Amino acid sequence: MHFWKKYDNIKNVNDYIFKLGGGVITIQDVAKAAGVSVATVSRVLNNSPSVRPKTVEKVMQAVEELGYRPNFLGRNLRTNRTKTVLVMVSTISNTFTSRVISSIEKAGRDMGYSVLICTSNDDERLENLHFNLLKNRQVDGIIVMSTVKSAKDINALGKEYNIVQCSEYTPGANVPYVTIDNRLAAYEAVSHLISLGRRRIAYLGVKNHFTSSHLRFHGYEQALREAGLEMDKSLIADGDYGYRSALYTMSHMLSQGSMPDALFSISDRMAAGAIRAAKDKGIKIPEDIAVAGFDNTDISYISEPQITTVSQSPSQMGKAAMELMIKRLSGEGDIDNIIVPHKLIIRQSTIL
Amino acid sequence: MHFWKKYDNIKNVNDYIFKLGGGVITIQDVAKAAGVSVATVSRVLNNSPSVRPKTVEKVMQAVEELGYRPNFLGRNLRTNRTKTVLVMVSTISNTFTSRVISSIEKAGRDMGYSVLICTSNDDERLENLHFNLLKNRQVDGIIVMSTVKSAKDINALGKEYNIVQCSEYTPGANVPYVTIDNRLAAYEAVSHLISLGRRRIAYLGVKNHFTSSHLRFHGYEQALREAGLEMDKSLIADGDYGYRSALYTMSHMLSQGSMPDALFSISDRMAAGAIRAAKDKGIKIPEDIAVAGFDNTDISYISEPQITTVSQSPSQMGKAAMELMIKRLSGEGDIDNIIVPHKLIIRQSTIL
DNA sequence: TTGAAAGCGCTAACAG
DNA sequence: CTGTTAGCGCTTTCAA
Repeated sequence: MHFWKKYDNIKNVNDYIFKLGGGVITIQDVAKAAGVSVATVSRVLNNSPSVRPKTVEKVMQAVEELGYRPNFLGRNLRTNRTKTVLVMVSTISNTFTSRVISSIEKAGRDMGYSVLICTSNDDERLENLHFNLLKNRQVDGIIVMSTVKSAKDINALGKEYNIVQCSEYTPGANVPYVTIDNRLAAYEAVSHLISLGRRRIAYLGVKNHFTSSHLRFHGYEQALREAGLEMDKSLIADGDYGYRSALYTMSHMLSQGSMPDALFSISDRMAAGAIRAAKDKGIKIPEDIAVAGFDNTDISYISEPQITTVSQSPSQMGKAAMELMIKRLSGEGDIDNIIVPHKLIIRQSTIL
Repeated sequence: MHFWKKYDNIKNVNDYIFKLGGGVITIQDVAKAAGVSVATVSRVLNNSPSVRPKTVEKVMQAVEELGYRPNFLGRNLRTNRTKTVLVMVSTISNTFTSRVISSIEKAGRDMGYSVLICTSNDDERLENLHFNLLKNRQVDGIIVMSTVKSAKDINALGKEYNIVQCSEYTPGANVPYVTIDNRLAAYEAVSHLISLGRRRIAYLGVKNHFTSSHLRFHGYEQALREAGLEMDKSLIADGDYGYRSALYTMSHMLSQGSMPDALFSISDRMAAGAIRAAKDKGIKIPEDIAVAGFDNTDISYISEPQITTVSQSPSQMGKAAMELMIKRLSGEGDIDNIIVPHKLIIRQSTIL
């Protein structure tokens, strides 16, 4: 067994299998079995049109018989492509994000792409680590769903690599994105509250750098302004998108004596928390306070009362993002941003 | 510019950059700049101990100056490893699953692994597609969170490839898994209901092939049996884990006149749906029906009343799964299954 | 402690 | 339509 000598620092069983060549069929083997050259086998495998049908058949038969599986590692090195796209998110653990990812994955699959997933927790160190995957050529592109990077940094990266922004985006960056019109959506939701005769409309946002946060606040402002309503700072509060944060924040606001007659929250979960806080104080929804949320996630129809909310389609968004990415990867130069439609869904938290 | 001739079938800008060698630094370049051989550079990059500190310094300086990034494609081909693990799930869009994935990703990152994600919708065709990534060497291993494959098939795959099961598992398959004790957890939840003096305990499950479904039902059965309670088939119903299915199923059960005094649901979402159905009929929770759920997801404390539930830790589970996988990948032979602890969390849906 | 050289499996340019 | 051949960038053996 001296022919193993070269490989005696073997670390595990799989190495054995591999090194001995026992179970691994290469394109060479197929070529030999089919009586053609490796080039021809490669052509067949890649659906090159210039192969005689008869030859195709011969090759495919050899492939079948040997149980040949192309080794993508060789292919990747040779083509300098991995057919893999990274999705970078702040956190995967919320319904909307995970649905978008799911849709990205499905769209990718249809085009032969795999999806790598990385969470950044909005930590720049982690983000950089993830961008390295691009620099190391482990992925062909990145779909960014949130980043702490500046427009300048994003731009620089976008020049050299394939980047697409999804849902969140950095304004001013010359990198294509897909999003809803957050400003308009918020404007419509708040206008709906105003149309019900509400005048003291509270805003429950999140203090972060996300574009959606800013735009939704702008929409809120705009709706108030156009209705000739004064903005009352004591009615503006922040949470962290979550139920508990709103429960706390809202209890606080209500016990301060600054009583709103409506609330717009930039997440359903916060809307649910706020409703709970109000109910605990004997405040009636929607009679005393009309509440609107954002995202149309499960919680918006599970909550009591069901919550009026802005619906954005995660599946549409994910699909669009992947399609944008594939356009970029195939070298299309001028790529337009995509604005996905949204819809205000009216439920009992604003109208009985 | 005739030296481009060879590459005139260029498809996009990135190809230009690459082919012209403009922006891509290789290990060769570093070697030249540092005045050493590629082998030495490689050693430095891989922290080989047998390099003079002085040489290390020289090389690292060249790396810095040139902004060199190792190309993982070359490395992957050479080492026949990708440092990537696939997580295969039925669907990513539920809180528990996405939290497990998040934890897998984090644990992987700490060990230098990336995580690829694929959804199967319990469709065998898709599953096979995903397993191909393993056969094509695009990933080093698969963490399976649900599969329709038989123990025999799983076994066969597990012999040749690195597979770990997480949360769900195929009993009888000789492939390591991490899970909670689903039978015991269900047993404890139902016993809790019984200890409250409840006698007509309904069961809300899901008709599928998942091990957890079977085991939880066994736990329910066992608790009834040990308490000397007869099982009433009219109190056993199925949903699809979701809120709406339970809303429907439970309304049906209640209007059939087969009134339970307690309910054990194998998901929080179904528990919430059932509670809603009961409340709509004027039935009081927990006075008339005590309800227990499973998973300790957000909905269990957002629902009114808050739901007694079995808590299993997605982070612990994901971490354990990744650790199991890394053990396998590093060739450890005898790998034990891991049973992660669970806990019954008692809330107002069973005790006021 | 280092360098030379082989070659992982594949694609694609070029020649026939 | 098919074969020959040259690498893609890297790790690792072997020799020095």
